[in-house]
Amino acid sequence: MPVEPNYFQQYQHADIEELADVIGELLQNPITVEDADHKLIAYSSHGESTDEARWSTIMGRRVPEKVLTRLWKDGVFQELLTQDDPVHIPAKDEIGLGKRVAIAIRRGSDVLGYIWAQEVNRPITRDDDEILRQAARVAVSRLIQRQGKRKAEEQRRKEFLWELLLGNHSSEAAIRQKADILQMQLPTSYLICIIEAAGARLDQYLYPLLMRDKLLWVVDGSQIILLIGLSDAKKGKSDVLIRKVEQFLSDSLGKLEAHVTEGRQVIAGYGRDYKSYTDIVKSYREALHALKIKKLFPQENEGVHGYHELGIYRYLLQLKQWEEEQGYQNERLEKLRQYDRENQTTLLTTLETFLDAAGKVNKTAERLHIHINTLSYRLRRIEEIMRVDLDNMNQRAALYLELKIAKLDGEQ
Amino acid sequence: MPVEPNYFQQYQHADIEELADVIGELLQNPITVEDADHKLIAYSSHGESTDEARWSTIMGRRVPEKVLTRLWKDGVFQELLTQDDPVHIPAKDEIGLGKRVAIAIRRGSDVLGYIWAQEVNRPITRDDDEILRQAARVAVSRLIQRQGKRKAEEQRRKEFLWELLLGNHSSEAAIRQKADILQMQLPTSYLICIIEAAGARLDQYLYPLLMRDKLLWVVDGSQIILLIGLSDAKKGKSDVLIRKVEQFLSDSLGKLEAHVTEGRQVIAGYGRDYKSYTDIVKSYREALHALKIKKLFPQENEGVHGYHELGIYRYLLQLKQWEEEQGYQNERLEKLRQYDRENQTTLLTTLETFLDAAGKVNKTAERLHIHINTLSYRLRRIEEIMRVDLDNMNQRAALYLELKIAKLDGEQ
DNA sequence: AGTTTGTTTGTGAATTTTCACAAATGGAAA
DNA sequence: TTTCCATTTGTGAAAATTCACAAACAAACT
Repeated sequence: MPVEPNYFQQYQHADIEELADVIGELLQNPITVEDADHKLIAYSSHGESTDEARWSTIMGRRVPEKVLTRLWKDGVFQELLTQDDPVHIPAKDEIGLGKRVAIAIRRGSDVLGYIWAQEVNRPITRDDDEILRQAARVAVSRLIQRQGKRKAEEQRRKEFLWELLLGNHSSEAAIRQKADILQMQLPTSYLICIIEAAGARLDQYLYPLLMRDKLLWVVDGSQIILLIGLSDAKKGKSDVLIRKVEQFLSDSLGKLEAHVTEGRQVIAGYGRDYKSYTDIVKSYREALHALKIKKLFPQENEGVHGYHELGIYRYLLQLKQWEEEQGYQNERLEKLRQYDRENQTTLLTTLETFLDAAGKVNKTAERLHIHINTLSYRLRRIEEIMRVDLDNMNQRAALYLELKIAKLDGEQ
Repeated sequence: MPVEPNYFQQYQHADIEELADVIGELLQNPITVEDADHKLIAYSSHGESTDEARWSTIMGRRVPEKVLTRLWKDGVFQELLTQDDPVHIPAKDEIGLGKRVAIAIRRGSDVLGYIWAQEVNRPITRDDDEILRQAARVAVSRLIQRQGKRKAEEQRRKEFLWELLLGNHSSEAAIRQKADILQMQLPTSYLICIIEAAGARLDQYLYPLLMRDKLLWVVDGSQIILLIGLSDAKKGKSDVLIRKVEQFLSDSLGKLEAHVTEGRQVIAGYGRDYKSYTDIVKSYREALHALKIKKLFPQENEGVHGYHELGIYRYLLQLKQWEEEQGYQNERLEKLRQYDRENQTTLLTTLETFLDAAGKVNKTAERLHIHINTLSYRLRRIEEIMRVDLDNMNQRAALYLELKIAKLDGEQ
C-alpha cells in the first residue's frame, strides 16, 4: 500500500480562505466551502470559469434553494451525510449545476460543512479523493469554532420559538425585532405542525428533512414542534402552504414509520395558517388539539392532520365539557343501548355506520355485511325506539354529534 | 215590565248550605254550588234522585275531570264565563251528566264560582232564570271570603313556584315539606313550559285552559311560565307527559293566535322532564333556551317546542361563543360568500337548502325551483370552491353547523 | 307443542340518484 | 362582432333507493 503524501502539511494553521485556494490549486479546479446550513464560508479565488450554481452561491452567500432541493431529491445529501468519502456528482443542467465532487466535513457523526470542487478545468478522478479527504480533515478545526457559534445561535432561536409558542410576546413589532437580532427571516405566512412518536429520536430521524426545508423546530418530550412557513405571500396562500405541510408530513411520516417500533404510533397534526406572529400560540394550540383528537378518534381521522379538516371533531371536547357542566345525559342513545343489551341487537353500531356513511344505505349495508332490507328494517326500528326522524338533517346531525361525544366516555 | 219578586229577601245572611237548599226548593230540583276551581262548596240536601255527575262531584268534593274536560270542549264554560245569564245544558249521557242549568257567580269580571241546578224533578224554564240570577248575586258575598283565602293561597303558591324556578331550595325534602304546607300535590314527573306573546294578556286568554288542567303558573312580563306534570308515574312516563304538553300547547297556541295582534308572534318552548324538584331550574332554563332558539331560527324550528327536539340548535349559542373566544372565523364559508358576491350566484343558499334537505337532491332542486342537473353542477362547484367533500358526513355535519352558526351573526 | 314476536332475507316495481355527454344561454373579454 | 367561460337545461342509461309484501328463522312465552 503506497503511503499517501500529506498534502496539507504546511497548511495546518492556514485560514479557511487560504485552504480553499490550496485545494483549488491541487485539484486545478474552483473550490467552495460551505457550512452545514449551506452558507458560504470560503471559495478559491482563481475564478476563471465556473457554472451558474457556484456563481449564485457566491453572490448570495448561500447555495440557492432550487439547487439544494434538487440535490436532496436526488439523494446527494443523503450520501454525503452518511459516508466519509467524496461523492461524484454528474452535471444537472436544468439547475445550472456543472459536474463536481463534494465531501462532508465531519467530526464524529456531526456534519460541520462541505467542500465542493467543480470539475471544469480538468477531470477529478478517484486519485484525487485522498486530497479531498485530507482537506476535509484539515477544515474541521476551522469549522468547529463556527459550529460552536452556530449551535449557540440555534439554541437562542429555539428559545425564541418557545417564547412564540407560549405567547410570551404580545407585540408583533417586538417579535420582528427579536427575529432580526437572531438573524432569522420569518416567513410571511406560517403554521405550527407537531409530530409525535413515542420512543423515537424524532430530531435524529427527521434531521435531513428538517435541514432540507430549513425549518425552525424544537423537541418537547416525544413531540417535535415545527414552524413551517412560506416567505412569498402568494395569492392562493393558504393552499400552497398546506400542500407544503402535507408534503412534508408524507415524507416524514413515511420515514418515521419505518424506524418506529411496531405497534407504536406516529401521529401528526397542524394548526391553521396565520400571518401575524402573535397568533403563533393559536396555531400551536390548534395543532395540539388536532393531535388530541387524532388520538381519541384514530380511525375517524385517518389521513387528517390539519385542524381545519377536523370538522365536527373540532367541537367535541368543548361540547362534552359543556354537557357535563349542564348535567345533561343523553336519553335517546341510552334507550338504544339498553335495547341492544336486552335484545342482543347491534342497533347502535348500525346507526353509527349509517351516519358515518352519510346516510347511504348501500355503503352502510356493505360495511355491516347485511342485506339492504335488513338495514332498512333496523333503521325503522331505530327511528321507533329513539323517536327520531333520520330524514331530518337537524336530528341526523345532532345524533351524529351525540354519538361521537358519547364515544369520548368510552361508553361506546 | 212586571216587578220580579225578591226570592231571597229573607236569606240575605243565610249560610251557603242553607242557600243551596232554598234554591233547590224554589226550583224543586237538586242544586250544587262550586267555586271557580270546581271544588264543591255546597249542595241541596233533598237528594232523592240525581245523576252520576252530581253524585261523583259530591263524593269527590270536586267535579270529575272528565266532566270538566267535556264541558270545556263543548264550550259550556266559555259561555258561563262570558255571560251573566244561566246556561241551559242538554244531557250528556256518555259522561253521566243529566240535563241541567248553570250560572256563574261573578263579581265584576271575576268568576267566583257556579250554581248548578239539575233538571230532574221538573223542567227548568226561562221563567226560572231570574231565580238563578238572584241566587248568584246572593252567593257572591258568601264566596268572596273563600275567594280571598284562595287568592292569598294562590299567591303563596306562585311565590313558591318562583322559588323553585330560580333554584332557591337546594333540598328535595324541604321542597316537599313546603308543598305540603301549601297543600299542593306535586306531580311525580314534571317539566316547565313557557308561552310568550308580546302584548297579550296571556293569563286571561289561557285562563280556561289553565283551570281545566289545574296547572301551576306564573306570569313574567310577556311570558307565562307553567309547571306541567303527571301524577301517576307510568311506564312510558316521558312520552305521556310530552304528549300532554303538546296537546296543551296546540290548544293554547290556537286560542292565542286568534287573539294576538296580526304579525305579533306567539311562541312556546318547554324543558325536559324531571322527577326531582331541585331540577326545576334546569327545566326552566331549558325552556328559556328553547324559546331563545325559536326566536333566532323560526323557520328551522317551526313546530318544535321541546328542548329535547332542538337537535344541533341546542349547541349553537354555546359554539358561537366558543368560536368568538377563540377568534375563529370561518374561511370556507367566507370564500363561498365572496364567490356569490363576485359572480351573482346563490351557492350559499343552494348549499344550505341541500343540507337542510339532508342531502336529497330531489327535494333540494324542488325547493330551489331549479333543474336537478343544475343542482348537481352547483354542488360540484361548491365542493371545488370550498374544498369540501359533501359525501363525507363529518364535513357535511360540520358545514351544517358552521352555516347555522354563521346565521346567528345575521351575516347570512 | 304451538304461538307469538322480532329479526333477516328475498322479490319486484316505482322512484330517485348518479353520471356522461350535449346543447342552449348570457355576460364579459378580445 | 366573435370568442370564451360559467351556468343552465336536456337526454339517456346504469345504479341506488324506497316501498310493499312474503317467506324463513330463532328465541321467548303459553
